[in-house]
Amino acid sequence: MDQADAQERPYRHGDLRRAILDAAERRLEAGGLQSVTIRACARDAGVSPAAPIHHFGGLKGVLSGLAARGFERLVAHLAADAASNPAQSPASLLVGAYVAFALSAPNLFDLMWRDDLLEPEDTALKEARRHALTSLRTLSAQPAEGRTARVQAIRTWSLAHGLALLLRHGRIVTALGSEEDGLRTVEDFVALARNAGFD
Amino acid sequence: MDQADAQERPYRHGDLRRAILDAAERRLEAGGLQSVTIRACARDAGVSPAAPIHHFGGLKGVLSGLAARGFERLVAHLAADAASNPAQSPASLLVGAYVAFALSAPNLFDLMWRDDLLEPEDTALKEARRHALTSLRTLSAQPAEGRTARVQAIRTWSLAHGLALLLRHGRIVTALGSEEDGLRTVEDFVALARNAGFD
DNA sequence: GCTCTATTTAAACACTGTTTAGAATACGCG
DNA sequence: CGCGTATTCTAAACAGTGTTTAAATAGAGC
Repeated sequence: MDQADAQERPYRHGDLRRAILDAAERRLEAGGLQSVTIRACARDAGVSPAAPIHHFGGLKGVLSGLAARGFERLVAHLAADAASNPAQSPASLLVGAYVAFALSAPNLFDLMWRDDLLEPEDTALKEARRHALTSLRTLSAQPAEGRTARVQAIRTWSLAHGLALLLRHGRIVTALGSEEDGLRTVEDFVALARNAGFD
Repeated sequence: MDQADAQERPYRHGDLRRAILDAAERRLEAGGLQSVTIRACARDAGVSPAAPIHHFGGLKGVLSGLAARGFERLVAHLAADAASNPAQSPASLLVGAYVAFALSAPNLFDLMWRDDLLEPEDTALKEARRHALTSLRTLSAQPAEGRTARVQAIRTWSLAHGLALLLRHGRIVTALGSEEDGLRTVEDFVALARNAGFD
């Protein structure tokens, strides 16, 4: 918020890269995607706009760094949630964890799929994305009901992704939710997913 | 692309509202979402930037008009596709038609869910959205396998929405697609969906 | 201590959406 | 027909954005 990091650093910052990334993430959470701009992050860190550009190549570089963080956290969240939350099937486990992650960091989750804002050749982002994909695939790997493992993975991922986005933007609760069946909050839907309600 | 509409209209345009909306849609299809700006659409129509603002209230108003068109077309597409394309179940019918629509107008489909770019109180948009929602619900209405009709509708919509977005952004074909099983192009996935491959 | 390289700044450019004041036109009404 | 009014549109400006350029500064290595 205030530029608390801009104290009396004489000229060099020390670790401007991390400082910019942190400022960007703070802004993303607090003010949404449109509030993370090169100039605002530079102000937060107490440097001129051209300084972050030198480190990241441009706004897309900063956002790609954020998105890479997001994919890394998604992997960690999937593993942790799988270990601690019971679920009735591998598919419902993945759907529940995926949706819970999306709703725990909605702006970051949005950014992760905004290809128009990301650098296609960013190596850290590509690596994190690849890692997340293999994690998703192994979590929904086994074939079921006459479907190949690949089709099953696509089906589960699509279901999780669609449910996450629709819930995150309030489509389902305001359009299809109701007091009946105890489907009032997004948490109710996450619980339903864990309960194999969508398998 | 050139401002063919900017000929010798003396002062009043006649139907600037439609002209701006058409220019915006042409730009959306050709150059993507970021190429439809107030100033560019005004240039295309041969007027000053403040003219479209007078009619639409701002960029969000223009984009909301576009998104409303999108929801209207989605409804029409669902009805037409349901009548002409065979499918094995109501759910697979909806998924196939939904995905086919998203891939036939990808930029418009993206815009329809970009809440940050749309005017929340735009009545035309709200009405078109409501209409599309009831259309979606009636197409996946019947309960199945011990799920209520509402849960079934959420499940089908989520599956369609997620599959559409993942295919539209090239995630599945580049990450999970393979030569085996004939899953090479997006059309293959649409056909698989129609074939109840994801139900 | 001197040089070299990585950082950073300041200023500018070309955009963007939007606001303001005012001009030009069409329309309704006498 | 003529006049006043309301609508439509223009021109100019403001604040903001990402990015580029040239120059200045500071630290690292010899």
